[in-house]
Amino acid sequence: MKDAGDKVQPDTSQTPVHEQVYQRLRAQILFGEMTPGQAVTIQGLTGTLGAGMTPVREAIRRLISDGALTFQGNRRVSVPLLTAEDAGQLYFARKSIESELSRRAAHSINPQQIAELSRIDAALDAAIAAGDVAGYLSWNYQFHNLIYVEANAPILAELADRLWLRFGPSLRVVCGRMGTQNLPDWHKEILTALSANDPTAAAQAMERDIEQGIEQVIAVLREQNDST
Amino acid sequence: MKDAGDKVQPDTSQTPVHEQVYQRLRAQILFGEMTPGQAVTIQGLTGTLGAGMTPVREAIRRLISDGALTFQGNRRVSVPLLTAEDAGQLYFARKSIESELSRRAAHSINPQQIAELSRIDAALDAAIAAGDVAGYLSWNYQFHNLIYVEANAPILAELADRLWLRFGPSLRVVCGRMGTQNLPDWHKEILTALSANDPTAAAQAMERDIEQGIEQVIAVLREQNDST
DNA sequence: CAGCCCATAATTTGATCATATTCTAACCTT
DNA sequence: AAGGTTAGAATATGATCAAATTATGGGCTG
Repeated sequence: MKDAGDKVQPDTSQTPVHEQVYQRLRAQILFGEMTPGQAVTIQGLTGTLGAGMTPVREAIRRLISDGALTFQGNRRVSVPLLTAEDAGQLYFARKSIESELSRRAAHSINPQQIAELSRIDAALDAAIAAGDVAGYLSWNYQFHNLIYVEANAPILAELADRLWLRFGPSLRVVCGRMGTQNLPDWHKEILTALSANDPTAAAQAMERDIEQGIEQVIAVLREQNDST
Repeated sequence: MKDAGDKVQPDTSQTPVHEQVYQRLRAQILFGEMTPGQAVTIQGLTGTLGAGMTPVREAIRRLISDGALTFQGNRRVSVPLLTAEDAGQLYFARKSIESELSRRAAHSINPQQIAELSRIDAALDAAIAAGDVAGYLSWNYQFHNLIYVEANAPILAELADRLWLRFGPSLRVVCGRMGTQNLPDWHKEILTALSANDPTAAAQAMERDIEQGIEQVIAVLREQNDST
């Protein structure tokens, strides 16, 4: 099945085309189907997605505003290259926002939601064991995102979501270098803290999880700088 | 002088039209020229700004992504109405990000930059004394923004900028209700902390300043809820 | 007989596309 | 190697189609 060139639904469009294009590009960036530094052209996208120029332009503008793409001054658009400095700033922002979301989620979460999180985490572990990078990235995102949704703080959740768009592509690069085996996480600790409705512990475990992820990214960024 | 209907420069366009439209709408939202809840139509904007549909659409998409406008499901776009809950989330986010920016600025700031900040703060005080709401909003934004630029942390500065877009319209409403007289700030304390290169004091003063602003907004929001 | 409600028409607004124009960059010639 | 030229990609416009809100009128009920 050639899903890469799948045309956007022209008829079933309950949702407008520009929204479909946005969601698709967003997923591609988030799960590492686009590599940092890669150029993005409007006309290229209109071809591969089978959409007109206007919807593609709008989707790209939104993604630029999200920080998921960068406008290179001279009309060129590309997937941003993260520097170690950038990663440090992202670390602070993610730590602040996402630990607060975990804190809030620990208050309101119910057993059913915990069960769903556990299911996602199990799928994540399976993906790691199988060396399935795409699966790892997807389940990892879903785990975090579900917690943030359950925190009942839409503004903060949206902020966190945007930060992931900046962070995602680099995480894929990390997996490419180090494989999925060396990516331990603090999800078990997060789950137990949430089950116990312990906001402080949940926030702490989340901070650790984020710290670990960022450290991996920074390590690879340094390695790249050394080799160039 | 009818500046509301000023056409976008067609010829001097070193910067593209969609960028000009974005900047103009951004300023209008930031400085309260649009009131929360107000509807925003594409065709209305093409008329008043004298621009085509495509640039206007792109600018609106960017602003929606910024959180400065909201997409109301059924194709309609409007200036968001802040709830007290929203204001609480904004408070946390702003407190975290902007205090960190102040901390970083305290490290790198130089006397010339301090002088510039003092000049802006003096203009702000003059605006308050004159009851000039537009001037107050503008100078207040410039004061904060300059600190964030000087923190040399572009990602965090951009985050802070976006949060202001959500906060700005409501601040205007506050001024409309309470005037500019009852809006004390912590700018003097921020300035002395920055001059002393004291990151902790700068961060604390900034937190106070933000807290005070948000409290005023929340007070007005409650008042509105009571009256409806 | 008057007032209200629902269905239908008309107008306004949004979404998309095809096309013209402008700017950038690569290529070719000298 | 430098300058001009050409090709291609992005920007911007206006037209066209679709959807939604508002307005209008007829029928029904009290």
